[in-house]
Amino acid sequence: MAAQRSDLEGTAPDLAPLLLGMSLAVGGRAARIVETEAYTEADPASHSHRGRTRRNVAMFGPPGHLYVYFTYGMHWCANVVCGPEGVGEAVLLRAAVPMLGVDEMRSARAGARKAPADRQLCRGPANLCRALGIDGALDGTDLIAGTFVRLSGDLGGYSVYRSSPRVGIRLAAQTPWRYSIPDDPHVSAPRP
DNA sequence: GGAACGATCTGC
DNA sequence: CAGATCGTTCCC
Repeated sequence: MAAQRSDLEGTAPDLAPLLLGMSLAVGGRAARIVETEAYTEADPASHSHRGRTRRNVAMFGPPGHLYVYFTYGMHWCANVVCGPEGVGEAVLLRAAVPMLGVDEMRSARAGARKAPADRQLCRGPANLCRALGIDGALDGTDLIAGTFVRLSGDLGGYSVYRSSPRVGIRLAAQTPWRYSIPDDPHVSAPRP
């Protein structure tokens, strides 16, 4: 049975591995999630660690919504908000397998000099957003009741996953809250 | 008002 | 391993 909003009310470290195997649809494009990272309020690396700001409001909103943020002056990254309303927890979507609308994804990623292979279309959080067409306009979008953007499939579809240290952070760098499907070629670098 | 830096990616 | 590139945050 499909995931309900209440399924996403748990903590990010619990839910991050359960999102593996679910699929995210944006318009006519869809991809199956193979890599995630958890962020909580108590976590110094989390955007929610210093409380609610204009940027992270979606993180503190009800679960089952998107939290999209802009970073490094050029990249968008997308999270699935979890935890109960009022608690700033989310799961960063780091990599996925292109499933539907692959031609659109190739076009969206066409900026690169060398056309990316299909397995790298959604490889890395910023590439994933670029391929699926996710940007700030989708911040706060409902992933459960929504139509244009939707999270589907069952939670916990993968019982075998790997946990490893998260990517690109300084604080709490050793906390093993990155989750990935072992040896899947669509998982981003550095390989866990 | 200003400076520092970032949950990244690419190419050299 | 440096550069791109700009919003967010924090400090003065």
